[in-house]
Amino acid sequence: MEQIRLDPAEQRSRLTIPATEAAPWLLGAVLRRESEEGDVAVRITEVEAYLGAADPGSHAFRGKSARNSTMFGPAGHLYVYFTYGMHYCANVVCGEPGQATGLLLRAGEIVEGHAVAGVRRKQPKSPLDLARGPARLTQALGIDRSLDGADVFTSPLRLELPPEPAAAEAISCGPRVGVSGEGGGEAYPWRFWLTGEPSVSKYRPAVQRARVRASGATAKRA
DNA sequence: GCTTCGATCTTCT
DNA sequence: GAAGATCGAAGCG
Repeated sequence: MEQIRLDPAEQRSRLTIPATEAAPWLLGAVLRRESEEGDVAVRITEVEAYLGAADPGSHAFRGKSARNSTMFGPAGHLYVYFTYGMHYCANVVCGEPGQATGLLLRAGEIVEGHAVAGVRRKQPKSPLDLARGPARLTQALGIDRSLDGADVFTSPLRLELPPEPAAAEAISCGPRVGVSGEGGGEAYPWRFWLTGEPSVSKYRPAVQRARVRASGATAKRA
């Protein structure tokens, strides 16, 4: 299969721009994870932009910390964080070092390694569910904190950007998912996806879950 | 179908 | 001590 490939340095330069502008490059790009179990490759169909210190929804909003330090580094590295006690999510760092902008990988379509991804994901009902959702995508690729800071253009990761960014008419945008408070919802339509892709995650508005916890305090565990 | 809720633990206040 | 860039199962209509 013949295709034009940009060298890593050139690909990295494509990402050294604000995340919202880098999004068309990442949509349709293929991220490959090499491992002994077998390679898994995902065609990215949905991303979300996080714009660093100026973005209330970003982990970088409150400044640099041990967790998010990768975000403050150069473009083309993977920022992996652990959340909700059981899930990993991955961002591709964009922009200049120190800006802490990045693109959260929200969903993709498995293009290679369905079997390996299926085992990691415990055989979901539909193949579309293999990488639909940020935590599912990282699970299908076998990404965890050990890959935080990894260069996406160097083994065991191989990111292949398309020769051209996705056309504007092929991209839809909307409010970010799961981000509550002033940084979420309609104020920041920084979620981008390829129009009509079935692998795009379903939109669920950010929900406030203060309920019992707020009043009961210690009623958490019976 | 759609909505609600529990699981589980790191990170930050 | 509380919240969180989530997921999947259970409950309900």
